[in-house]
Amino acid sequence: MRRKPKQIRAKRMVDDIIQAGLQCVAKNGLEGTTTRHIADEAGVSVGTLYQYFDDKEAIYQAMIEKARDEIVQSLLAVTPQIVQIDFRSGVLAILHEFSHFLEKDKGRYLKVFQYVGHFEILEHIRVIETQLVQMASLYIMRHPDEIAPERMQVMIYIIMNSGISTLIRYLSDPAPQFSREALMEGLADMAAACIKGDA
Amino acid sequence: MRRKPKQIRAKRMVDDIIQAGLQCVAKNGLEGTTTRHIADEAGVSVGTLYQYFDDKEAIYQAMIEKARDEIVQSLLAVTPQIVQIDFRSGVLAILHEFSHFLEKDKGRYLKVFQYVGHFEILEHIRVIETQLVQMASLYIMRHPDEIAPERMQVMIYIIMNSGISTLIRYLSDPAPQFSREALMEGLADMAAACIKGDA
Amino acid sequence: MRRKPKQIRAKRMVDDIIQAGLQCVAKNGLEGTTTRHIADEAGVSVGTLYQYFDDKEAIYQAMIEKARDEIVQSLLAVTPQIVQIDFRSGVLAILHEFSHFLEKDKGRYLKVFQYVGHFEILEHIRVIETQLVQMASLYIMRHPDEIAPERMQVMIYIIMNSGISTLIRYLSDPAPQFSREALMEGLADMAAACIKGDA
Amino acid sequence: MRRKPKQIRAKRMVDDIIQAGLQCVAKNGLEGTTTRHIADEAGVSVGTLYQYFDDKEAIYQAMIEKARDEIVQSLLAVTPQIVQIDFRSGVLAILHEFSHFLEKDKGRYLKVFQYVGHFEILEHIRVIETQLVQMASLYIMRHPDEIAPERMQVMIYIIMNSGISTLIRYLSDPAPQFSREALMEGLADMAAACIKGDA
DNA sequence: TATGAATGAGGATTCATTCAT
DNA sequence: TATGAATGAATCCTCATTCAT
Repeated sequence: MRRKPKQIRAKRMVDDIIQAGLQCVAKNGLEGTTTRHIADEAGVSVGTLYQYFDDKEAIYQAMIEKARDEIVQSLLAVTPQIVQIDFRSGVLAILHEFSHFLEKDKGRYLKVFQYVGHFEILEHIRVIETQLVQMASLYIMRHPDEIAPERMQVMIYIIMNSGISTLIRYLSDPAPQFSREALMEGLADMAAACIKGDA
Repeated sequence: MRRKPKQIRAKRMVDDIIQAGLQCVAKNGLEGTTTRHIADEAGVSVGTLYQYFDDKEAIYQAMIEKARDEIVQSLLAVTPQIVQIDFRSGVLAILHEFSHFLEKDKGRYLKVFQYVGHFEILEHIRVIETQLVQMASLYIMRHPDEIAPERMQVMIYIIMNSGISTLIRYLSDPAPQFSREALMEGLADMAAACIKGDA
Repeated sequence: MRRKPKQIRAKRMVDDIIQAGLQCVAKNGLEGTTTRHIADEAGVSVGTLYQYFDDKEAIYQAMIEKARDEIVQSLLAVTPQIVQIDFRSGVLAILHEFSHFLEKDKGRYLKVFQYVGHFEILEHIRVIETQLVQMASLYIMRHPDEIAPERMQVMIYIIMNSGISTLIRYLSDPAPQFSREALMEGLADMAAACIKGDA
Repeated sequence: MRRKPKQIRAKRMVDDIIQAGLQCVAKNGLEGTTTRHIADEAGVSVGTLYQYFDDKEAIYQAMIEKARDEIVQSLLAVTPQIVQIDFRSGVLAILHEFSHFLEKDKGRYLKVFQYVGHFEILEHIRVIETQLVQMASLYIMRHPDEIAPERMQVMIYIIMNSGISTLIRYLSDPAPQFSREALMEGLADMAAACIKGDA
């Protein structure tokens, strides 16, 4: 209880820097983001950045780890409800959750997800994937008749990637042609149709 | 008739530079690509780059325009067959075509598609989208009973984005969990299920 | 009598810092030495450094003053013997003393002497010079016939600088071509020959 | 003969940068020398520095190699005379040559030699040493009676290091106590006495 | 008195772009 | 038209120094 204050301050500092980084990337893109920008945004000096992170890349790493963890958290939050309801409703719930995550803090996270190439997001997504597969498994155990096990892996992969990518693409679109609700319903339909899968 | 040779040479030059740019990005990523690299790869001097392009960004623009045009071309090539066959087979044909495009020249184009954030690929994708919608329209006109028109727009959007993203994600994966054929079949199933759409 | 303890502690602190500084320079060179390093090595915080020294340069100053004082001390220790024996033996004794000084504490002082350029060592050497001249004077007064007074100043200068530099150069050499003893004997011969000096 | 101009310009550029580097170190010391300074002094931009040198350290390397080569050149120039005359006169000639080298261009080279620690001058001095030993050998072969071969190596080592160091030390001294001529004569005496060496 | 987090000026280096040849 | 040397703004990062605790 003695030296907690420092640790708390440090943790807050780290978080402030991460938030500033997300903010900068959201505002100026990845190329437009400099250490100076991040420092200014975080309200600290450049030097301070380097007291908490080895280099700029480390800040970026922390940023996507933060994003990944938050997604996992918010997905965990909806798990209980999901296993109770039908698959389509479950997917819809997840999509809402994910959509909410991408748009919070003025779309701070959305932009990061567009830099799939730089951030090696794919590796991090695998964590989310695992999480989703577990959720799906829970559901499928309760409804064993709805999908053949051998197709499950591929279809989960498709549903997940499709859901994530399409949502990101839609939210990044400055002038979408239809409502978000329509898209989500469509995606849920897609998912449901996939596991019915009599094709 | 006099200055044709020059124009042809110029066109070849422009194309060489674009190819060199794609090559560099594929090899070193976007951040690892400098004008020097591109010039070397193209076998010309940096100065020459600026004789044909306003700046580096213009080369990048040309790169994705090139990519986009090639996709459209290859899609056009399969159109005739597609309208003859059933929807699922059509989608499968398109997926094969697209997959082939992404992997040709040692995955030269694949990497570019991973930098969705930098290149504003979305705008360019709209061109492909239009193309796909036209193809779909042709098909649907022949099978008017299979999908409600009002859902068509959304479902096409979903199928297209899902197909593209999932394929790119799969091809970028160094250690995928299942065969490419399985994925493509799955995506075709998904597409087919989507337009059956009794969900 | 009250504040003696503090003064003693302070003196010890100052000395610890100086030793840490010498250690760091010996280990990482001058450029590789930061205030942080010195503080760590001394087991204190950077702040403490500045409680005892105005700035980094002041620590360096103290370091060579310390070195200088230690040399002078060790030379004083051999003075009594020197004036008793012949010049060559005296020089040899001094060389041994100096060599011992340069190598103690794992060559801590040796490295410092290699940075003649940065530390303005020459000014500090003058103190040693004076000391040596006094020692020489004592000797010469006892053996007035061995050297012409007018040449003495120059020859002492030469002997001293030559002895110091050559010794440092030799000790810094990772793969010397002959034994240290041979060098010292040679230097002693050189000194002896110098003051015989019938050239 | 076609593309010589460029190579000549490049060679001149490299040399200009080296000279600028020497100038800067002479003026501001090693720590006071920045790439900006060197570029300004050379009348070019920082970028140009990096077109000819990998990094700052490479410029420093080139500087001492340049210095070393020039010394060797100037020593070669006096070799013929030296072997004709007596040893003491030979040493004196070398000292004059070396002294002239150190002072030319306003002592540009002198300062560099003071940073023995940073520049690993010792390795480079070995080249000069070899040169001197060869000169000495030539002399000794003509006067085989003057020194015992087994002592020669050590004495040459001593004479050379002593000569160089003492000269540098003297020239660096802002207020020397005696004339340069006196020092040189003294050093020559020292050398001569050394090889007589009946000690 | 001791701490070490915070500062920010300053340094090395890169690279898109220009322009004289 | 092609070249590639030269430019210098801009970037990342370091580290001596300060100061609130």
